[in-house]
Amino acid sequence: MPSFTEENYLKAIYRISEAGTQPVLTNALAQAMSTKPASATDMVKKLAAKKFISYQKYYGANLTAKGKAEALTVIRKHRLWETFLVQTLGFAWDEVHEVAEQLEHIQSKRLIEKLDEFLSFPKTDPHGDPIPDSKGKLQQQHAIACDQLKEGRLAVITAVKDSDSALLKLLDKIGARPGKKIKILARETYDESLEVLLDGQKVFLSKEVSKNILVTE
Amino acid sequence: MPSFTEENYLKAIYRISEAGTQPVLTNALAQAMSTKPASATDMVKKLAAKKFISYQKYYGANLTAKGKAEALTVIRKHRLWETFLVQTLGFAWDEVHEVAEQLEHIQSKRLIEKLDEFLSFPKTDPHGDPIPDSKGKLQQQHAIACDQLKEGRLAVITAVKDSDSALLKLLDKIGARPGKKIKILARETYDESLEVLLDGQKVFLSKEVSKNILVTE
DNA sequence: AATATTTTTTAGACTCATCTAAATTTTTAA
DNA sequence: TTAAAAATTTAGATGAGTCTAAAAAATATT
Repeated sequence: MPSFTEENYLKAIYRISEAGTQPVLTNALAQAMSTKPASATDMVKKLAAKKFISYQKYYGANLTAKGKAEALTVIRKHRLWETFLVQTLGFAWDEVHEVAEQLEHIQSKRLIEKLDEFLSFPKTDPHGDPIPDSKGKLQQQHAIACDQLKEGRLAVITAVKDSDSALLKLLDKIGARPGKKIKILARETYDESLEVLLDGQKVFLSKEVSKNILVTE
Repeated sequence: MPSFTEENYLKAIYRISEAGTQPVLTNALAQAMSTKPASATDMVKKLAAKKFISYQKYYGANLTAKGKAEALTVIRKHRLWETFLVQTLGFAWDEVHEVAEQLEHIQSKRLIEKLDEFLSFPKTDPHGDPIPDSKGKLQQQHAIACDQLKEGRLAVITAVKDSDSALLKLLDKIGARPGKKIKILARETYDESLEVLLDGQKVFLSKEVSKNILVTE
């Protein structure tokens, strides 16, 4: 059983890997964990000793099957708890992240299966991110960032990339939630901002914001 | 903010104090925490430095108002989570303790207030123990152990003292849950076991069991 | 290719919670 | 009331996770 801290490192390694950066470098990991490179090196050695990752000095780290399964379990728990907080307890979607960061470390298979059942086996969390099933299978996202969308194409918002609270508040204000339809009306060449139609409303999105909205055509 | 471990010590000190043993002695505390006396001494010094307890060498420890409030917060969280696990997720009452031991340490005022609201502000947990309100006020229990009850008197089960899983399973089997009516039909002088009427059913209770059933007349 | 820069690792130290073993204080009993 | 027993504390060590500062390796630059 990995410790609280080990779980967080595994999650970070998983996320960096998924973003396409493989192997995971020490500095990137340290930054993701808001810690120093020396600490990341220490932890990476420990995770390698426990067979959660393969690791070569000066080269980087990669998750083993065991490590990936562990990371997916934590992500499953995190996303189920976020769903619970929003759907059942009425939290706003920008308030759930910190609490879920704590809840994801609770050790009880039974708890998480019961919670999953209570929530009627949700496929995605409130930000649209897919929830791994009890076997750790993750539904693949074939989504693109909104700023990649061609003008005039109708698409559906599937998820939000960054879970920064300020971004989520902004998206909430303009009504950009998973499931909503979106169409690009115009693209400003100067700052790459977008004018879009969202639920029948004209809205302006900065490049920063549109990069974080994932859509499927 | 006390650490995970400090919270557990405060809870243990609270429980021992409530049981009438004041001041709380190092050995008793060590035993309650399944640790060594030396460790208890270390922690007790730290808790005193943080003003959660008053402590005198070789004499013992007593909770300060601050420490008591902290202990009651943890107990509140523990009992609300137990209620959630049983009422909402369908856990059996002998399965909830370990999970609640973890959940009670989640730090989020908002979470616990929302949970309280979702559960419709329960007064007691599944074992009948009172849940402190958001200000830390605890409804006093004027209950007596079942083995103290006079023959022929009708009483109502209010709570179960020990939350040992085996005891809870047994009580569940015979239907001895908070709220149920109970009457002593006969007391066996040899082993102090009781023959009682529980929900219209004749049941035999050993002394060990009857000591752990709390009733009010 | 040699040097400068960046990245990564090592070495040594710190805190937290724990332990064992030894010392000290309190309590009990002869 | 003095010796024996029990309870408690201190001293010193350990492992987890972190840090700073310095050394080593990899990468970039001229």
